[in-house]
Amino acid sequence: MLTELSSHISRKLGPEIHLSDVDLGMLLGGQAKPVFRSIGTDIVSEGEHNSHAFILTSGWVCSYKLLKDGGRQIIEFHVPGDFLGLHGVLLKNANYSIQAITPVRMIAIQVQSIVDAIARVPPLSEAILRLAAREEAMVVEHLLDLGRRCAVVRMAHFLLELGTRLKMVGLATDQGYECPLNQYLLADSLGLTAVHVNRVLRQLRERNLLIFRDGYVHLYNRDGLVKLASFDGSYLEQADAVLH
Amino acid sequence: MLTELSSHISRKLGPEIHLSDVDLGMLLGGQAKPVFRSIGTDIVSEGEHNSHAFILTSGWVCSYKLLKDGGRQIIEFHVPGDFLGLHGVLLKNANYSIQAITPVRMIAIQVQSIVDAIARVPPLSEAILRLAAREEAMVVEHLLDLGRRCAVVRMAHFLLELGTRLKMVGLATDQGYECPLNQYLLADSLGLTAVHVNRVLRQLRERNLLIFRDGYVHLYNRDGLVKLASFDGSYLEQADAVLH
DNA sequence: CGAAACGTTGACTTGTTTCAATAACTGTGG
DNA sequence: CCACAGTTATTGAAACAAGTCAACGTTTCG
Repeated sequence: MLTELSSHISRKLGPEIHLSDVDLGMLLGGQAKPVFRSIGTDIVSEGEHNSHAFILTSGWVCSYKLLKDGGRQIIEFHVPGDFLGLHGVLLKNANYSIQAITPVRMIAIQVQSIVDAIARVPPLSEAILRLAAREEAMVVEHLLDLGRRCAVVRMAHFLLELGTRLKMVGLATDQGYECPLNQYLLADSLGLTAVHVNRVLRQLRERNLLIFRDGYVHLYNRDGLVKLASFDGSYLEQADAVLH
Repeated sequence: MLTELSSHISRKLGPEIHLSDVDLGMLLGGQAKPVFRSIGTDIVSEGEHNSHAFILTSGWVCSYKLLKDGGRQIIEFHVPGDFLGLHGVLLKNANYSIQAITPVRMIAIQVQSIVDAIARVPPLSEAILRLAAREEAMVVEHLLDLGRRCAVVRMAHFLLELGTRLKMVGLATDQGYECPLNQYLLADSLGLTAVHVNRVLRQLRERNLLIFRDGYVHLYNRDGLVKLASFDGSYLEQADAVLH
C-alpha cells in the first residue's frame, strides 16, 4: 500500500524531496483507502467542506465551475499522479467542483492526517506548499490562454501542456497520447463553443500539425506546434525542484 | 515593528487564527525590513529565484506575464495587506512578475525565515497554506471572467471584487473607492483592448451602474452591478475561516 | 433497431479588435 | 508662464474572430 502511494507522491515531488515511509504513514494516518468513482460522479462539490483529499491513481478528472447562465468553465484536467481536493480541505467550502470524466481510482487521505502531517513533518509541509504553488502556476498559464491567445493557439498550447504532463507520468510520448476528452470538454476548458473547437481542430489537422481522432492526440509536427503556441513547459517542472 | 506587521497579517488570517508575537518573530527571523519601490519597478521578475517574500503595507502592485507578441496579461492586482511573492520563494523560478503601479511600501521577509517558520510553527504553516488556497481561489475566479463572461459583465465583476477586497482592509465603502488603475491596466487584466475598456466603462456609466473617473470608482448602483455580474464574493472570505 | 451522444459543416450574427484621429491632462524645461 | 512632449481618455469606421442556429452524419450501446 505504502509502496504504491510512495511511487505516486515521489513522482510528483521530484527527486530532491524524499519522504520516508514514516512520513507517508503520518500523512495517511495509518490508512490508505482506495476509492472508485464512475463517469460523471462529483468527487468534490462546490460549496461543501471536505474531509478528504485524494491522490488520483488512474483515470481522468476535471475541476470546474458552473455559471448562472448554465455555462461551465473547466479549470484544469487532472491525470494519474495528481493531488486533488486540497482546496476543499484548506477552505471552509470548496470554491469549485471536481468530476470524474472516466472511471476513476484514487487514494483518499483524511484531513486530520494532512493537518497533523503539516505540523509534524517539515519536508511534507514544504512539499504540499510546492504542490499548491505548482497548481497555481498551472491555473495562471490557463489564464493566459483565455486572456491573450486566439482559439487555434489556445488549443495548441493546451494539448502541448497536456502532453507534457502526461509524459511526466509515463502516459505520453513526444508523438502523442491517449486522451478521453471530447469536444464539449475541450470547449468548456478553453472558453470556446464545441462548434468552434471542431473548426479549430480541423484547422490544426489541415495544417499538418496534429490529429486528434478516436481518443488519441497525434502530435504530427510537434516543433511546429511549439512554435505556433510559444510553448515553454518549464512551469510544469520547476515546482518539483529543490528550494535552493 | 511587530505591531504593524501583526495588524496586517492578522487582518488577512482572520479572527480565528492568532499568531503570537513569538510566531511572528519566527517568521521575521528577528528582522522586518521596510522596503520602498517606485512606480514601474519590478518587485519580482519572471524566471528569477527570490530570497524574499513581501507583505504590502501601502500602494498597489500587479502580478503579470508578458507574451511573445508583446502583449501582457495581468494576473491579479494586490492591495495593502496582501502577501506577495510566495511563488518566487516556493518555486525555483518565479513563473510571473510583480510590478509596482503606485509608489509602494512593503515589509520584506527572508526565505529562510519562512521555511523555518513553516517547519516550527504549526499555526503559521496552516495560515500560509490558506493564503495559498485563497490566492488560487482568486485566480480561478479571474479565469471565469476571461472564459465565460462578456466584457461588460467582466468589468462589473472585476470592480466589485476589487471593492470587496479593499473594503476588507478599510480602503473602500459600499459607495466606492480610490483606484489608481488606468484603462490600459484594466485592459491587460481583463483580456480586452484599452479602446474596448473605454467603451465598456461608458456603457456602465450610461446605464447608471457605476462611474469610474479621476481615479475613483463610484458604485452608483451596487445592487444592479451585483445582479449584472452574478457577483458572490464569498470566495474572498472563506479562506480566512477556521479549519473546522 | 432505435436512441443518445458525439462530430462535422454551412450561413448568419454579434462582440471585440484594429486602425486612425482628436481631445484632455500632466509634468518639464526654457 | 508658456511651449512642448508624453500619457491617458474618447470616439468612429471597417475588419475579423467567435458565437449562434440549424441540419445532418457517425458511432456507440442497450
